[in-house]
Formats: sequence, C-alpha cells, structure tokens
Amino acid sequence: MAPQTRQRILDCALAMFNAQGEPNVTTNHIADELEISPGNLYYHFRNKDDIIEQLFGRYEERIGAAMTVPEGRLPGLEDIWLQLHLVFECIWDYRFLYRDLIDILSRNRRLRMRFARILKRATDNASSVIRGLARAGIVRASAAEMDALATNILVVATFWLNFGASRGDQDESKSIRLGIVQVMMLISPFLRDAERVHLNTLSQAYDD
Amino acid sequence: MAPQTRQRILDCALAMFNAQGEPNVTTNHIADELEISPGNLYYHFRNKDDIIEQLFGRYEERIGAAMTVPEGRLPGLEDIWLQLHLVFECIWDYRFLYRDLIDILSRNRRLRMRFARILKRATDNASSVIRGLARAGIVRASAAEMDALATNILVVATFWLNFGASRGDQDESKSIRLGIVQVMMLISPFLRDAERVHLNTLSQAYDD
DNA sequence: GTCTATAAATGGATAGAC
DNA sequence: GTCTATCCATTTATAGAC
Repeated sequence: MAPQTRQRILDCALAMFNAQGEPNVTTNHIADELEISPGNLYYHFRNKDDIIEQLFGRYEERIGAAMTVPEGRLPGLEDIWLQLHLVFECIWDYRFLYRDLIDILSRNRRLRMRFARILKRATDNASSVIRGLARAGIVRASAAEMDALATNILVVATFWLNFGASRGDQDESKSIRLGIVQVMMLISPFLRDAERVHLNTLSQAYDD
Repeated sequence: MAPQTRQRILDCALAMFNAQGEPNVTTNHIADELEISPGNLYYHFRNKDDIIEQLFGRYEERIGAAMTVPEGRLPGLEDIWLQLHLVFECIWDYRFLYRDLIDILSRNRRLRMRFARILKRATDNASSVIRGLARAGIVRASAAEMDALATNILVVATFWLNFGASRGDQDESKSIRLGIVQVMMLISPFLRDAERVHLNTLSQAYDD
C-alpha cells in the first residue's frame, strides 16, 4: 500500500494548491491530508519547491503538447478553437501556478527561465498561426498588428483566470469558455465579414 | 522628530512591497528599515493587513481620479493616450498590489469587494469611452466587440506588468510605455484607416 | 518506506517600562 | 510615542527508531 506514495503526494499537492493557493498550503497540510507523516513526505521530496518543480514538469509537457501548428496545410478558425480548448484546460488544471505566478517564479531561477521559454514558444506559435490565417485570406492585418495580437492573446490567456477571480466572478465552471471567447474576440476585428459576423453570433451563444 | 511616523511607515512599506513583493516583506523588515522597533510599528497599525488596507486606500483614490470621461464633448484618441498614462503610472506606483493580486484579495474580504468595484467602474468607463469614439465616428465595432474590447483593455492593463515579469523582460523602465502601446493596439483594428495607419507608425516609434 | 519526536528559524503580535 | 523583551504559532526540515 504505497510504492506510489510519491505520485499520491504530487496529486494531492496539486489538488490542494489549486483549491487553496500555493502560499496557503504547507508541506504539513499535504502530509495531514494524505494521512502520512511530514517525515515521510520529506523522504520523497527535498522540500516544497521540489514538489512544485515536479508539478511544473508535468505542466510543461502538457502545455507543450498543446502548442502545434497544423502540418502541411493552412490553419482555419476551427484549429484555433481546438487549440484554445487544449491550452485553457491545461491552465485550469495547473491554475495554482498562474494564481501566484510572479511569486513562484521569483523564488526559483530555473522555473523562471523555463516559464519564460514557454511564453516565448507560445507567442511564436500564436504568431505563426496568425500568419497562416493571413495567408489563407481569413484575417487581414499589418505586421505590427499581428505582433501585438499574438502578445495580447498570450496576456489574456495567461491571466484570464486571475482576472475572473479579481473581478469576483462566481461561477468558475464558466471561466474556461468565457476565456476562450474572450481570446477569439481579440481576433474578431481582423476577420473577413462573414467569419466576423459568425463569431459575434457564436460569442453570444457561448455566453449563456 | 516623529509625528509623521505613521506616514513614514506607509511610505516605507509601499517602497519595500514594490521592490521585493508583499509576501517577502514582514513587519519586522519594515521596522528594521526605518530603524524603529516592531513595537512602535504595532502602535501605529493593528497588523500588516492594516498597512495594506491604508495603502489600498491611497491607491483607490488615485485610480479613481484617473477614471473620467470628457464632459460635454466626444472623446478623441488623445484622451485615451492621456488616460492610459494616468492609469499605468498609478498601477506602477502600487505594483505590489498587482504582483500578488489574488493572494492579497483572498486574505481580505473588504479589499476583494473594493477591488471588484474598481474593476467594474473601470470597465464601465472604458465602455463609455469606446462608445464615445464610435459616436464620433472614429471607431466602428459591433456591440459584442465593444464589450469584449472594454474587458480586454482591462485584462491587459491589469496584468501587463506581471506579463513582463513572467516573460523575463529586463528593462522595467520601458514597461509602462510598452503597456500603453499594447492597449492602443487592442483598439487599432477598429479605427478608421487614417488613424489606424497613424497608430501603427506610432507604435513602432514607442517601441525603441 | 514510514513513523515519532523535535530542532531551528521565522513571523506576527503584545506587555509593560520609559 | 517609542523601546525592550518576549510569547506564541507556524513552517521547514532533520535524526533516529521501527
């Protein structure tokens, strides 16, 4: 009953971090919740930061998988919807990281570099998809606008959950869908009329 | 030499919170820095949260002053530039609040409500200015797009500094200007051609 | 691998003298 | 108003038995 103790600790830590916020969860809380001793927890992990780093590794792999540009063809709007779903669901599953992002990164140089790398890759990925949409004739924008758009997509995606929390949103179950729509509405004004009208209609349906 | 001790504590706390992050500054650190005793600090403030609440009061007043719609005339783009400068400079001066926003709000119900109220007012203010620009014929957008735009302006303004930090931006002195441009670029695609081209040119000048 | 016990350090906060 | 002294609670982390 416990060769998987290491994994149970990680799973429990993730759940508690997400529920209560990483700064409010101590190693003792995690041990208590799992009904194991603090000593046992420290047998498996050097310290709290070690646990966070392992969870970050999982996150890194998952978000990396969500960043792909269609191969051998131009992207369409449906590709964007799908990709946003993957990204937002990953962010949701590791939301503790985003909740206290700056504080967590400030304590760990390695994580700081790894997260910066992810943001860079994500921005490049967004840029690439946007240029694909432009080549497909679906969007029309200047180079400066496409750069700004890619960055703004990243800002909104990264901090949407925090925005919802700071504005006092009650229904957390809606936040992913609302976030996706919010990002799509960043793209809306650059679309051809047909897609633009369609999206505006859709956005109201997604809102309910 | 100290009827203004209370103010000195607030000033020092603000500077240290901004420099090191609120979670990393204790009441003892503040007392040390001011070369007063912890007991003295606790004579002036009930606890650390009390200090934060007072600083929040200052912030609230300042950000409130930045939210005004021009009276008796329609707004132009210059009004937006000015207002964004006021808002971003206020955010910069109280950046500790934004750095650990969710954690700070989670610990204090009153602050949570007050910040939600500010965000609400700011979004209404943005909406109102955007509708003014539409009435002036400067922007063209659907109702859904104007709502989404107002929200996205708030998201980007609120979390721009955090985005810069998480992506590893080195030169903090540029962050305000870059943030303002980034918000303007949210508006860009809705502008008439003349203003839109002008803004795209400007955005490169601001970038240097 | 896991537990008990506990050290060591920190942070928040107060009592009481001056 | 300010200081000294100190307490209490929490948190991280380790030693050593089982």
